[in-house]
Amino acid sequence: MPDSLNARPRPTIRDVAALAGTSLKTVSRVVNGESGVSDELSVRVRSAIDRLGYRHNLTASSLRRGDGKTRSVGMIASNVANPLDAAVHHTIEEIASRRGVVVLASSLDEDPARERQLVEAFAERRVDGLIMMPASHDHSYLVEERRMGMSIVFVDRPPAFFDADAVLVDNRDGTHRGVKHLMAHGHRRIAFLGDRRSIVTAAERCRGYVDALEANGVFVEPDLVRQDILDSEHATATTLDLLSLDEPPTAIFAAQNLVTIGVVRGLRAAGKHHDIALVGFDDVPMSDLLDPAITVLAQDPAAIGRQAATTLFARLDGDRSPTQTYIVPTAMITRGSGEIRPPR
Amino acid sequence: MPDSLNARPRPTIRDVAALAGTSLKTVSRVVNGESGVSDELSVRVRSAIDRLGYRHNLTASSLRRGDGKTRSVGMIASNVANPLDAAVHHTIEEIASRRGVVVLASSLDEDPARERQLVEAFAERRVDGLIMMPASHDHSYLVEERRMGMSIVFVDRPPAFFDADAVLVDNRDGTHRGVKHLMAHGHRRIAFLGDRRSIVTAAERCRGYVDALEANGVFVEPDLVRQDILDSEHATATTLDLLSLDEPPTAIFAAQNLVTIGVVRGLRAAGKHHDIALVGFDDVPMSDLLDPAITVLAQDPAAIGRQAATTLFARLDGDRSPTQTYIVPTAMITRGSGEIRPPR
DNA sequence: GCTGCCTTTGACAACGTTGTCATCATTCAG
DNA sequence: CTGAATGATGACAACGTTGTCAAAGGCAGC
Repeated sequence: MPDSLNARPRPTIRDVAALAGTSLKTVSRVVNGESGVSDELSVRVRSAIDRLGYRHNLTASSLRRGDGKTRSVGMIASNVANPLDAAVHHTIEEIASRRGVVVLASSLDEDPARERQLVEAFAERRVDGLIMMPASHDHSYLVEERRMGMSIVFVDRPPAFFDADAVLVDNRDGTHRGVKHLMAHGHRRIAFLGDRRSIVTAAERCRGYVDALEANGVFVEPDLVRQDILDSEHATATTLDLLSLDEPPTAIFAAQNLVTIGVVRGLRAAGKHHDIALVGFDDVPMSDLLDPAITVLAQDPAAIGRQAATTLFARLDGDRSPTQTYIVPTAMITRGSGEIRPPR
Repeated sequence: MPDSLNARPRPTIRDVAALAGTSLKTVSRVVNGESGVSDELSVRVRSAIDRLGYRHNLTASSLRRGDGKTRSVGMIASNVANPLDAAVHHTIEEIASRRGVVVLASSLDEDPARERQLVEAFAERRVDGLIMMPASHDHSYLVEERRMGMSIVFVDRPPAFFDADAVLVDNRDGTHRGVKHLMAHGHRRIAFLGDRRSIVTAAERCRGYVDALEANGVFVEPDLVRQDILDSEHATATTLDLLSLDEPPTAIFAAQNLVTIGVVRGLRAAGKHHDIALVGFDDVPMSDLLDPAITVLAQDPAAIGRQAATTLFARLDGDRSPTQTYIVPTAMITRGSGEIRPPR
């Protein structure tokens, strides 16, 4: 590795002071942009900094500083490679970087044990705040963390046994609207395909489905409700199974993007994609180019990220008002698949 | 905000020592899992830690420690919301977390000035290593950083005026294979649509296109080579423009995923999607469900991330061998659009 | 010239931790 | 029974920085 031979320890404020012929404290003042240093001395210090390639050491600084702030926040995502999480992350990071705050980002991959490990790892680094898309179902362990100064905002999924700000999506109402849309196009036999029941948002979407049917006096047929679908392949298989029923559904509500993709594959395989209506929760990239294009309830990741970041930073700035839950609405985008009518 | 009234400062090793009736150093030994503490005392210390909710302070620890390691690495991505970057990030984070290392992730959004700001922000936090997908074209400023102990690995784009490990994709060769594939299906008038020329990978892909044509004795027609395409809409417009030529191309090579999507929209709009062949660089989600499904050169983000992380950690573990460049191959996935033959 | 006030500067301790070294008790070889 | 080696424990300084406070110098008003 090049340069390793000329490896040099990082210069400290002490080296800068020596070169500029002044004291530690004066250099510290210049570095922090404090007033009360004469122009002449300030220039001398700055040129010493440049000559030595000095970099302010924020770990030492935050250790000494009164407020103990590290100018870092943690983000615990369900999976940073998931398009929604990644878009939320991008927005948060942009807002944070405007304030000189860095973002530590990690994925849970739906593992509750990992959630606690990550919180601990972040706590040990003394992050100022935490943005969580949790996997566990009991967040009372966070009480201690917050008491010791960590601000916490939940995103996408609400906190349980713990009172905190939360930025959520209208899962129940959005699904209700989606299913109502299908009913408005004449459907009564509408299947529901959902993610793991243990995920709160998935359960909420299922509730929205039931709400919509019941509000319209339609009996919920257990055979048409399929939950705990783990991935796209599973959704495809489930779709084919539904189509083989004696009385197959005339429409499908897919409660998550990977499920939607799996359903599309299943309908294609059965040659039914022009016959059976489909509405999905979560937008799917390029879904406007499919035939038929897919009608979805789209989330707004930029709005979610913006709300999460501004809420967190307000807390860091000292906002002590009661915790709040923000609901970011989903938008229905009608593209064709949801407007297919049932055979008469 | 709840609990804020009972806010409590974080207990330190000193509080733990007092409660356990021992010295600072002994607590430190227990916290760090060092040997040489009697079982009895060790148990007493651990119970004091639990009782107080003590958390090891890694910022103080890394300040004092000899090696000065912070157990953190920075990732500078072109855009963390880009599917490729997000997948690379996910792999890196997974490997890092197995070593107890956290990842600070930021986006450049193709802004070279931001690149330097981020490097500075990470240097001030004393990250142990850096994984960069750069936007600038001169990385000599990193010499200083590395001399002071920061390991650096480039990903996706090579370093310039700076010698460092790099994990790259076979842009030139991959494109060559893609264009050759089109020629093997009888095409001679093949258009090229590429990203900003200032992006090294985009330039490499264009070179691969020229290589392939020249290797087969086909004249490169300037009118069919369109670069500096900024987004999907621009690609759509360019496609329509190409189709309106007196002698339009019979095949298109789209050098990037957003460009590919734009081209598909353009071909659809002109009703030519079954007549004009298309091969894209980068896989596009759901492209197997389109009609025709799209033939692409797919990158392997997990392999890229794995190589980048293992290379970086090897350096952190003291590997001093000469820097190396790793090329992660792309795989051609033939799905239909690239196998359309020209009219005779 | 003296007093009081303001501005600039620096000495020193402290943040929470760990490396170094000293101390003390215990064990074991001879 | 002595001397050396081993093991457990703790006192203290140091990591790089900033908060506190005091000193030094300049200047206006009397």
